[in-house]
Amino acid sequence: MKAVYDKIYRDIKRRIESGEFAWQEFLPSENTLIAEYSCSHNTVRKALAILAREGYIVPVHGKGVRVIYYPRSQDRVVIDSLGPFKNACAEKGLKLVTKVISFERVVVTPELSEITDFDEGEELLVVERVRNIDGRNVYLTKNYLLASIVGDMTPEDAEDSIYSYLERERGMKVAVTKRIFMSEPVADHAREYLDFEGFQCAAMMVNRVYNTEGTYFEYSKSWCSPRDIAMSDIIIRNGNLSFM
Amino acid sequence: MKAVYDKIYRDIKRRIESGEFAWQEFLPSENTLIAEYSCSHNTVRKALAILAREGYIVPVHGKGVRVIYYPRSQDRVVIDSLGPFKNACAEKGLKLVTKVISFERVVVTPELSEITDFDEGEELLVVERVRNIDGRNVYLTKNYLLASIVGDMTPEDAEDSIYSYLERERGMKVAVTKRIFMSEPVADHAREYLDFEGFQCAAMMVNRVYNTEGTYFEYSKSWCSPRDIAMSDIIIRNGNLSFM
DNA sequence: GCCGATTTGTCCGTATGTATC
DNA sequence: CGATACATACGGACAAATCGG
Repeated sequence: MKAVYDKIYRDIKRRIESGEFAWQEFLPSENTLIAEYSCSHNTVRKALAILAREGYIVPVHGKGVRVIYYPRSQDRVVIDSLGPFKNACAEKGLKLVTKVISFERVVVTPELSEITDFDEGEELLVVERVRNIDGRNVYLTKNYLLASIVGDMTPEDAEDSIYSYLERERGMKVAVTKRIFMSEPVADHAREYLDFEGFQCAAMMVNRVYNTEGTYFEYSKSWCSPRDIAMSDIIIRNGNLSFM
Repeated sequence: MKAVYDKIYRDIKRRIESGEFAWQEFLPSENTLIAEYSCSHNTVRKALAILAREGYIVPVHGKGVRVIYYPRSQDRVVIDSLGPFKNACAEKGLKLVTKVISFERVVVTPELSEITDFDEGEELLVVERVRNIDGRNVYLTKNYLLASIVGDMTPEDAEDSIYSYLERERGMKVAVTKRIFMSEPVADHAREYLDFEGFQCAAMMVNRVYNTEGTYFEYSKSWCSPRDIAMSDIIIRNGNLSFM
């Protein structure tokens, strides 16, 4: 993006991550930032709003803006709010291999509609994949995608990355993902494909995904083997949205 | 709050939840809302920004603002981004009993500092509690709180609610919580207090909490028995922050 | 394919309110 | 009490995407 606020946002983010503005310290005041970046009050605040939303800063009325970014390295692959699974693995230097185990078109039945929220009669593409990290099968996903959105995607496309196919070939981007995460006894079907080492339970995640048109286009269900994968997020209390 | 944008935000939220603006439909245009609420462009947009952040709407450039709120009832207690655990149970009509099983002050050792990020030598209050829902122990939590923040909190205060004590007696509010959620083999310590019914794994959650001063004041670790508890969140892609 | 109307997106300048020190 | 710093709100201008004629 070439927006002014976006440049400022990324620059301040860089300065925080570099340690120039350290954990629990205060940022320069808004007026200082306005002078530094030669822009208006509102534009600085818009940049700060994004940083606040990402858990980098907390504004303190009458005092200043405090840094709460803390550099941390995880021992698991963390599925966070930012990049795709592929990147999370790459960052940790792990070798990721994705294998498609089923790939078929179905029409939504009343039962399937109940689960996925898609309308009865709509055509879906259902893709099941196993993720192998450094030789172990740790992540099983089943995606239900609107056929009208995915077009003529092939299993090879899915093996690489569904989202990058959709963005590259269909000009579609993800806007919002609603996730639910829980621990659950593992179904036999999942056990068949994953390396569970005797565990009974896995983390299960349900995603409902909307694109930038606001169209609900994907329901997915994933199982993660214990110990390997985590999910992170950041909660901002309602009272703390003042920047926006 | 008595802010104009906050009233508008709550009113539109109510109208969405009531079904007046339904899932996948478009809101009235910004200009219409400006007329309806007799306020400025920016004030309407600020209200919409909050709704976007909460996963209620997606703005579509040149077209309108689409509703993605979907009413849903869960079969588990869902720990979401909004209220405390207590409320989540109350909403489902479940009887919640909290029992304090340990309550002691400790000084941060190098090892504890490594885990919690608190400075060595700082004094903490460590509280362990078990949550019983409808007769079953399903949720075990261990909170590490800055002693300087909690003051002279008693086990009775903790049995009710730590956060409402902190707000009521110490005038402190939570601003940001950073969570990590994973599935893990259950430690014997946790098994001792929870009703696991033979399961080996539980969902484990780590929270790091900052107050409205931006002060890091709490590290906590929780174990949830499978089947009973889930965690939800909403991811907004960076490209979709235009409202802010 | 172009034009104009509609709708969202970006940015500015200013004024005022409120909390902190 | 005054200076500083964040918070709210307004009004205006222009850019960019969409849609219908």
